[in-house]
Amino acid sequence: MAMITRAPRGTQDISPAESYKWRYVERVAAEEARNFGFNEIRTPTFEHTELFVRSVGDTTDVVQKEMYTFQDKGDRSITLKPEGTAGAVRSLIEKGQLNDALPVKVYYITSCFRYEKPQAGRFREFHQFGVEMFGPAGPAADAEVIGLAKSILGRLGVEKLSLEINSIGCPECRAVYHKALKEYFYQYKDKLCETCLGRLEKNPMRILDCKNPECGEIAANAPKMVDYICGDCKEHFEGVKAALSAMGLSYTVNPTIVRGLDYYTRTVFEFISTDIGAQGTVCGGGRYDGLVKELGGNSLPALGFGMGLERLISVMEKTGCEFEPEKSCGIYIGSMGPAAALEAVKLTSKLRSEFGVQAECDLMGRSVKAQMKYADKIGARFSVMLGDNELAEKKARVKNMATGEQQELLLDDSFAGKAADLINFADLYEVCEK
RNA sequence: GUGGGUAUAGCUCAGUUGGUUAGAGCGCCAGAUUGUGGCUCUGGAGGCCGUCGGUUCGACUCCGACUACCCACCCCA
Repeated sequence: MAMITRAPRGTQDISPAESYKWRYVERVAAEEARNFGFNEIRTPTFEHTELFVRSVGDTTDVVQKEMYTFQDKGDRSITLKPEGTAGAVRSLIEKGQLNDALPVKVYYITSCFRYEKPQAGRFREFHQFGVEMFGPAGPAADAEVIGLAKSILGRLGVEKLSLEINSIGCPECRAVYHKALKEYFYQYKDKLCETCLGRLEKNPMRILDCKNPECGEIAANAPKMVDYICGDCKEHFEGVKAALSAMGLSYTVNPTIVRGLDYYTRTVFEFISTDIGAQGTVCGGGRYDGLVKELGGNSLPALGFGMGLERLISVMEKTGCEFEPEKSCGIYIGSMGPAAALEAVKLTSKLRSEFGVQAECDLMGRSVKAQMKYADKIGARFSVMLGDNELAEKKARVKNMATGEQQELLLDDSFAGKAADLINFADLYEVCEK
């Protein structure tokens, strides 16, 4: 197929038939975030490249090989956002909004871009729902943020995800731990696999998670973070666990949970699914107490998470979660002949603008039969057919498509209002039936 | 970046050991007498058989390269 009719590698179209699922998920997530006191923030799709280098980290895979970076016509280095946190933090610092009453709480829904090789659950453009909270240093906030994620998942009917948490300590104790890990693994560098040799310098904690059996054996006796974590970090982590338990959230401590973005400190967590392939992390986040200062703001503790919407929807589809359907067409106003067609246009317009009813009329010049088929296909709940007879007698029969019942209405100025009443009544009836 | 699999209609897929005008189901369009949907029946539109090259009298079918998609590693949401 020609290039121009093919979406770029790693991108996806959300078809008209599927988009309601996205609206539903986005609506629920946003509503729940607002229940927790978060407000929406919208930031640019692209930022100065330096922002991501500084926040995500210049040695991370995301920055080193996955960013969509280009020079703009003003010779600025620009990057399409690979994640949502940096832009939000930048904006809040820039506008001085972190001087407001704490905690500052924001959420966003945004596209993210990473130049990766696509596979199940991994795209070059993907969508994240995310939240960020600024101010609280204590563990109750960690539990609150995790609780929000859980709450959103719960409302969507996603129950099977496992919550895995870990503490990667503060920069001080993590440095000590990294050193110990490196020293340990260095003894076995002849036996480690090639990828782990690379990880040895860059991110030794990743070796703990290697799927190669030999590396796994070596990793089994490696130093543990819990033995190196400093007193404050340990106390914080215990506090998080206690708060989660108090909230009734079950979790498992997984020492191999390591966020790949440099800004994380202390608590990190993931909600993981086993239903959607190898890329099972539906939601990932944690604390990033040093980031605000790193980006030029005052020292301010913060935390948040990102939820991958493609993965979330995929889990929902695979596990049979329901997506709330949206109302279909209220009434289809069919017609035959030019005079009736004009009347249909007039009524359709009136129903929409004065009564807020979803109404459609014929635009294809179809036969009566074909118009009825179309009305059925689009799920119209009522239909009415206008012709010379109706115009002459000033009467028209409105048909309930589900029951086949017809009701005759005067075809005068009162028609639109009466038709709207019928539709609204039918809606009410449906709600009561449920 | 490294592997493995796949590529035929809008969708899901058939296509005999290479042999004439490439098929089915679903979907779409139009009909089944006068102005009414769902069921049924009939007809129709729609394919450079992913692209390029090779073998052959002849290629959707065999071979090669490329591309795309899928899956996994890596990494992450």
